[in-house]
Amino acid sequence: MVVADDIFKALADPTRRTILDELAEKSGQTLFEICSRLSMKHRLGISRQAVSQHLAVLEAAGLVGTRREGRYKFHDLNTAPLRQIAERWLVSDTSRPEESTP
Amino acid sequence: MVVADDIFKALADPTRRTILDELAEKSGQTLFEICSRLSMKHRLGISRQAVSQHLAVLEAAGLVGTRREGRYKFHDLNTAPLRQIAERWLVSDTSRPEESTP
DNA sequence: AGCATAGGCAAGTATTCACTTGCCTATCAA
DNA sequence: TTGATAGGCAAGTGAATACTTGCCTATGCT
Repeated sequence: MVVADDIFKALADPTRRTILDELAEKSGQTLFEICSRLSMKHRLGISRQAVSQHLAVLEAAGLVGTRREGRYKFHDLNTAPLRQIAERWLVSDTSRPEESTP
Repeated sequence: MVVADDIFKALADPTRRTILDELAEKSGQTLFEICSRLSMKHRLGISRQAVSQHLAVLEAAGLVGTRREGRYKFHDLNTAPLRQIAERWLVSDTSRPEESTP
């Protein structure tokens, strides 16, 4: 089962957050597509296996969903887990900025 | 300067998240008060120094503010940094649950 | 002054974790 | 069937980090 700890741990790494950024920009990317984007756009010298392991962590946290088609495996961002985590401390907070004070 | 990396790294540890929970429940706690709460309520066998180091990480991330009064140092939760981080991937997301579709 | 309380500093340890290296499987095209 | 592409598995390495231990400073009470 996916718990909050998996989500926070997954978000702790900057490379994984960049991967989420890329998937937010373009969903359904393959491992190799993500690799080349990290290399080209973000100048990240990182091996394919490293990216694969990052994707496994993100998938275990429920932040990324995958679907197989032939020899391709497509990755999609799943923002559902993100909605809960920040609200954990925001709900009981009274110093929140007002929407519009009439 | 406090960057997103500091915030995510700070949130990655379960003990630090518990500390934030405690500060959300009762603000202005001292180091010793937090220590005893972690020990009593959460059964966390952890040293005072460990808690002190966790508080330093949270303070560096801007998630906790402190104020000195005599020999006491009070700690307060600051939720401001939390508002930005989750929205990083939520803003460009169209699968968000609708408020009310007219 | 003397002692207890609240907290800080710094070095050492042990675990976690990101990344690499090497090899293996599966799908598709020629 | 051979080769190329897309991906997976697993052991090993090095760095980051959570935690401890020991000692030190500052404030307040009696």
